[in-house]
Amino acid sequence: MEKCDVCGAQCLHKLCMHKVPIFSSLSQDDLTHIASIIRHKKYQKGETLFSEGNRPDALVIVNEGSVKAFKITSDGREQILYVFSEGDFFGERNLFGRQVSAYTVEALEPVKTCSFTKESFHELLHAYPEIAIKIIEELEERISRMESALQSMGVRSIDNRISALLLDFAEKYGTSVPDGTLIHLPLSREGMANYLGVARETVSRKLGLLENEGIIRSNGNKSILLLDRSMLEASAGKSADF
Amino acid sequence: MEKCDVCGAQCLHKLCMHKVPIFSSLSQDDLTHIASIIRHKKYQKGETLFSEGNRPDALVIVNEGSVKAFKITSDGREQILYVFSEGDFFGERNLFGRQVSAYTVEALEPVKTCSFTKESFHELLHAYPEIAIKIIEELEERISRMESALQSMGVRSIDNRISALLLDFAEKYGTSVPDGTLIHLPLSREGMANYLGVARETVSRKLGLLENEGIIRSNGNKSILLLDRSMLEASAGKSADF
DNA sequence: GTATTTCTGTGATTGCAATCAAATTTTTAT
DNA sequence: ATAAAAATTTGATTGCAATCACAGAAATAC
Repeated sequence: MEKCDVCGAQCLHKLCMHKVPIFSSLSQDDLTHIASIIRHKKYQKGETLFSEGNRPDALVIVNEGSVKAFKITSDGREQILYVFSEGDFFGERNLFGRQVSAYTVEALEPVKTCSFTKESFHELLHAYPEIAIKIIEELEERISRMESALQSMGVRSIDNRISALLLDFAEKYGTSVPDGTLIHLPLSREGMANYLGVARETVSRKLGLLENEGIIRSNGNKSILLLDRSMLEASAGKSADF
Repeated sequence: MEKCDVCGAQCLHKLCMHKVPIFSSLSQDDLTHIASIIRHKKYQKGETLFSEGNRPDALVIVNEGSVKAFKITSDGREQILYVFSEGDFFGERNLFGRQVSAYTVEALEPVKTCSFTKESFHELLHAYPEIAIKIIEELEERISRMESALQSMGVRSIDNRISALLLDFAEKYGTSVPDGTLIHLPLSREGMANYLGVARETVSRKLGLLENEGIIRSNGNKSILLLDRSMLEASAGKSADF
C-alpha cells in the first residue's frame, strides 16, 4: 500500500471519508475508527462495477475518477441516469431495501473507490445515528437534481437541455481559464446523447450551433471551452425562441 | 370533530399514521403519543397547499384525496412532477435542509392532510431514530420511481410513456371490475399531458388509438376502463413499432 | 509514424408530434 | 332542464429532430 507523506498510511483511508458530506459530523477519532472497515478497489476505463439486476451489498464512494450509471431502454438504447464522480456515492439502495440494482455502473476513466459492506455499514449507522440524517439530506439533494432533470426533459426544447447539461458539467468538471471555463467532458458526444435521450447527431449539430454563436469553443472531443456563460444560462433557462 | 365508532376521536389522528410506512415500526403506545402532535387540515379542489419558493416548515401526509406537485417551466408550461395520494408524504425536504420549496402543491380534489411541524418532527426523530431509516427507504423508493420516469422520458416513443402512465394509474387508482380494471383518473387530459411533457392534443390522439385497438375504453373524462392489460404492458415496455 | 479503428460531423430525407383552428362533448351554474 | 363555460377531440399544417448515408477527424494499435 502507498504511504502518504503527511499523515502515513491512514490518510489514504480517510481521503474518501473527507470527500463525502455523510461523515462530516463525525470527529477525527470516529473517522479513524471507520477508516479501518473501508474496502478499496480500482477499476480501469470501461470496466463494469456492477450490472443492472446484480445484488451488490456495498455502499460505494467514488474516490477518484468518474463512472456512469445507466439502464438499457426497451428500444435497446443506453439511458444514462447519473455520472458519479469524486465524493459521490451509490449502491446505498441495496443496503436498506432488499432490492436488486436498478442500473449498471461503468467506469468512464480509471477509477478508485472506497466501499462499506452491508454489515459494516449497518454497524456504523447504529453507532452514529446522525449519519442517517446526513444520508437523508444527500438523497433529498439528489432528488432535487432529478426533479430538475425531469422538468427539463418535459420541456420540449432540446436546446435548453443541451445548455443545461453544459452548465452542469461546467460546475462539476470546469476550471477557470483566461477565456472562460474549460470543461473536461466526462462523456463523449454519444454519452451526452444517451444522457439527454436524443440522437448523437443532434448533439453534434446543437454544439455546432452554439459554437457558431460564439458561446462555446469545441476543443477536440474531450473538452469544451465555455466562452459566454450568461448566453448559455439564457438559453438553458429562458424562452427557446431567440 | 367527528367521532369514530370503533375507537373514538383518537382514531382520526392515527389514521394517517397507519397509512405511511414511516411509522410502521412503532408500537401502539408510541403511535398514540405521536398522534397528539399531528395537525390536521382540509383543502378544496384547486386550493394551493404551498407554492414554489415558499418556505413551508412541515411534513405533510396525505390522508384523503390527491394533490399534484408541479413547477412552471421556462416556456411557461406546467410540469407535473408528482401526484401524491393517500399515504404519500411531502415537504420533508424543508425539514432537513434550509431549502425553499422546489414546487407548488395543489389539491386535485378535496383533500385532508396530517402534518408535523419542523420542531415536533425533529423531536420525533430524536426519540425514534428508526424513523430515519424508514424515511431513507421511502426516499429510495421515490428515487427508483423517478429513475424509471427519467428512463422512459429518454425513450423517444410517446406511446410507451402513455402506456406506462396508464399502468401506473391502474395500480394506484384502479379497481377490478368484470371487464378489466376501472381507473379513476386523478388527472385531466391536460394534467396527463403536463405530467408527460407532451401536448394535450397528443394525449387525446394516443388514447384514441388505444381505444380503437380495443385496449382501453374511455369512460367520460374522469375514468378509463383498462380492457387488455397485457397489450398495454407490451406497448409500455417492448419495442414501439407494433 | 503509419495504419486501423472508433468516434464525430454534415447533408438529405422522413416521420412524428407541436401548433393552429374549429367543432363537439362534458361539466358547471342557474 | 337549460344555458354558459370549460375541457376534449379532430383536422390541417408546420417544424424539428430522428434516421440514413457517408465523409472526415481523432484516438489507438502496431
